[in-house]
Amino acid sequence: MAKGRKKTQSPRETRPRHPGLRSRTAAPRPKQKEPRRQDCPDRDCPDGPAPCLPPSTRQRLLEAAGHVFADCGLKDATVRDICTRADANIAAINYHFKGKESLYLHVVDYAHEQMSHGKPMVLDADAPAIQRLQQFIQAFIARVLDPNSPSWHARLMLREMVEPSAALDRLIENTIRPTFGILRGILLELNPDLDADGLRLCTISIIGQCLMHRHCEPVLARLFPCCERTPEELTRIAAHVYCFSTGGLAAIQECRAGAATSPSRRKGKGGRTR
Amino acid sequence: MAKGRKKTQSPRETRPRHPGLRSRTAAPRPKQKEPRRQDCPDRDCPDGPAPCLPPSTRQRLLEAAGHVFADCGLKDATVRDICTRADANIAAINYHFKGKESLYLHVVDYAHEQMSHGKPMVLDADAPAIQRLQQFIQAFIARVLDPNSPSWHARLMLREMVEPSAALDRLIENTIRPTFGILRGILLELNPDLDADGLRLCTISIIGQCLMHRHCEPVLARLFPCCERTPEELTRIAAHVYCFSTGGLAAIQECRAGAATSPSRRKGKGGRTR
DNA sequence: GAGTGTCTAAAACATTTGTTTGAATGTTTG
DNA sequence: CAAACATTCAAACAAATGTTTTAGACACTC
Repeated sequence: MAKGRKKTQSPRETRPRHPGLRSRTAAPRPKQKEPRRQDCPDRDCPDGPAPCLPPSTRQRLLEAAGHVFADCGLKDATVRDICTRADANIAAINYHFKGKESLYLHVVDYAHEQMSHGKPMVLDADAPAIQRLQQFIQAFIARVLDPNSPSWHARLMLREMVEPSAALDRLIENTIRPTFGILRGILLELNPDLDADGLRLCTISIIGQCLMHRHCEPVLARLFPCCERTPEELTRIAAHVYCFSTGGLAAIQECRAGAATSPSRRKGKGGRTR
Repeated sequence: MAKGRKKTQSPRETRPRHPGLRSRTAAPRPKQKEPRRQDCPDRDCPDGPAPCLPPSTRQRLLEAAGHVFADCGLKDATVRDICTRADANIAAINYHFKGKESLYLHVVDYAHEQMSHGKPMVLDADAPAIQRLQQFIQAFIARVLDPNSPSWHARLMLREMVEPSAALDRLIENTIRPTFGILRGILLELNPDLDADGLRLCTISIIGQCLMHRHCEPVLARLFPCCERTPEELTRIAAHVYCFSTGGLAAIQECRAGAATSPSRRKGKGGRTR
């Protein structure tokens, strides 16, 4: 079935690529002990932001691999599937990259590079904190639940968060830690007297609300089958998370303040919900 | 190399391996044209809560498979690994169950059965809603972040939530939907005028805060390396989620109430955070 | 004690999958 | 043009893995 990608080979393979005679000449290439592939053609653009001239095949491999890795994960993705989608030969991955694992790392970098060209998390750095919080939540929801399907970047990242691989560390430093840092700065400005624990837990509470919609999408789709992932729904989610979070932050602030004087006050606070 | 598990060798003699009479009573089946293995021995206890007398090997397979599936997922788990941990032969899985996939389904049921013997989500059904919310969050955090390592049940469930398989549907009906239902009931009692959307989003916000700590554990462990998963930490998390959520619920109630009159009121509400 | 049903051990089998290989083709360069 | 380099191709290879098979052990029944 992998024979699908026939169209590309227009030039050469119209001609019968002469069969046979494969291993028969044992010593065809005298010199060149190193397998030619040894010096990976991408050595000149390993991780730098350099332009990294994109030969068509290499680019297609990255893009196809992004989709497949995002859908299946590093382990379950098959190089055959990737190559099929990229209209490339099986050997292309081992030629352009060093192998599947290395391709994965390149895809992670590629995804980060692409995402960094997107909208920033906070549009207006000078706005008051409460407004930047709203912007952050909106941007985060949009990035994570991006309605347009080719958003494999976010899916790849989220998969990596749940099932880490060798790429997690660079992903954290590249993307996740800065994102948490932005939110942390906003929260600290909102509640200057929050201690480290409170800051951490509030950050997690806000991010967690957003990620739930992504991580548990299969479950939520079954529990609430009526709710498509429409743009309106995303707006509704963002508005809800913002509102819920501002209330939560206020409660945390009061809890913390009250905890010093009387631990029982928290119960009273909760009661105000009714 | 997979021959590693040699110790298994003397299985029968070390363990007195039970004398007998396991399903012998099953004498009911006189004939048996089918290859003996064909009719899986578990046909008499497929999914019912029946006692399902547990022959040592079968039980060990279920337990080992639970761990391995929880760690690796259905796809990446290998029957060889499971059998090694269960001190069983490779063929045992195909004998006792029909194969890997079927074993997985049995493990999911087994996990649900075990969890249902655990603490209920709400200890005191007659308590006021706000108190039941606290109980729910505590129980949920405990169940999801259970500190004692043999908590493969929760890990298996969470894995299934992120990467669904054929078992997701029964998992949803068995466990997830009832859990959401309990929380929904509590929230509805707290905010009787919440509409369906608000109810759904608040439920997701609360569950999402809790699940974040599990789903993103690898990331959080790197971002906040100081925070072990100690019992005290779990208590802290539960208290935080409860406090944050009560505040969030209150804010949502006010937002909803205000939205009908003036949409701009929300901004004012958020402002009170400072 | 032979027979039967239940269970396990070890090897074999079939399939999938990442990687390698040897050659052909295309492009550039002297 | 010829040599060198870069890229692609089809086939083969090697390892992992789910499943099946065959043989045998054990406990109980008749």
